[in-house]
Amino acid sequence: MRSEHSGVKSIEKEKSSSDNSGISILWFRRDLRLEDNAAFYHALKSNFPVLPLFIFDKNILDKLPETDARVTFIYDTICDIKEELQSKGSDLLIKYGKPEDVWPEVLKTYEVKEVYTNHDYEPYARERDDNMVEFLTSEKITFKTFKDQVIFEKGEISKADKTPYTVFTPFYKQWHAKLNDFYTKPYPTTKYFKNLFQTKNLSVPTLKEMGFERSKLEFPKLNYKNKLADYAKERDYPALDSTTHIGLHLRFGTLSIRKAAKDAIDAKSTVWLSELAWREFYMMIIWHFPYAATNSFKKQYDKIKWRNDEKEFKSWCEGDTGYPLVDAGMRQMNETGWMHNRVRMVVASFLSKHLLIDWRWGEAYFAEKLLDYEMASNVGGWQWAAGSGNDAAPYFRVFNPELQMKRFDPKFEYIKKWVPEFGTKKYAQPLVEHTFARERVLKVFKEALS
DNA sequence: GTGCGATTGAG
DNA sequence: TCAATCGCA
Repeated sequence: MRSEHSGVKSIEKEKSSSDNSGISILWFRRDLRLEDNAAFYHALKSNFPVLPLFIFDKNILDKLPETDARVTFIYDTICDIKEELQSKGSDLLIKYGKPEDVWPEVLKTYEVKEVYTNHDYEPYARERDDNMVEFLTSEKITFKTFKDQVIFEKGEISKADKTPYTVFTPFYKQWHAKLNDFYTKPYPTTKYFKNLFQTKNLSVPTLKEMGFERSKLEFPKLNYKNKLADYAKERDYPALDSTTHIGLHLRFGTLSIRKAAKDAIDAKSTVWLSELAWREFYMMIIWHFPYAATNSFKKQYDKIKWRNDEKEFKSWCEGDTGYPLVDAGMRQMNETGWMHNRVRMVVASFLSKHLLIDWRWGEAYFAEKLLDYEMASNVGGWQWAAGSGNDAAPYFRVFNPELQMKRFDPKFEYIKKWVPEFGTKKYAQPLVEHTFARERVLKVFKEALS
């Protein structure tokens, strides 16, 4: 009893001996940049010096294989940020653990008055942040959150009756009409760096200590501007390297969406701009309809009787289906962590319709393999392909993988790059015959939807 | 109510 | 041409 009492006292003493005036914490999550960062800007303008924090979240990391390349990307990005902060006399506080365990620890060490962070619209993130509000409020700490990863969020674009759009085109019309210079203006964070908390020598856990290996995969560089002029004309041809590869950078915030949107407008690349809007459309959808992360957006599609043949799924994963465009795409993703978007549609359609395998299986495989994996867009894209999503292709429109190949890779350049045995006797026989598969899926879907 | 138009098609 | 649906204003 006595020792317990003195223990409490010593913690209080430690607390009051630290900085009396208190600090603000900027909590980085999927906004890993110092420039043009909404929450960081507001934190720097607060009444307290700002200490930035990043948590390697065990709730997320524990589910990933030790070879996960994205952890390497995050790690290197975090170290760059730390170095830059150190050059300003400050530092980055890096923690490894579950946020619910890390935060009480942080509060013991620092006199935290306010916490700043940016909105995150995924189901897990919302639950995490709801718990944070409760915990920080009980500690009399202010939790301030901001829109940062999209131009328009939540209910900002909505129908006249305030309900959310569920179809892209009318959503985009309003999104585009509302977009002006104000919304693409960067947050001038660098002007306020003098308000950073002065500290040094904060430790960094190693990748190994967190159970990860350094990945050898190459991460796409941010040099998309020269692609914008021809994007609309060339984006559908996977043999051309004409897409911008910004997915990874938007996912982790190493590229600001305001900058991307401004560059799209300046380059008059409305097609590319509308792709940015698709990303926001799906983030808006996941916010209003979180069930769609794991269930059909259109509920009657939950009745579909998937075949879910594990052997066929394995063939699809390995790029061994006997359909060249499908196999090329899967092998490209397996080897590089990236797949061309046109091909993503083809492989998704093939899995859900030709093989009648639950789109969630495919979505989970993408989640494991794609460096640029982003839940809202992927779930949206997969449900689009399966026909269960917003604005989806009618179920009776079944992509013909052979025709898609002839149309978008007529010289077999992309195919030959990823499937070198294409055209030889070694190449696999088609896993399923197209016409047969088409009739089968039409029948199964019709039964479920009638 | 009522008209309009609909990402990325195929047989 | 399918084949007639559905979100939206």
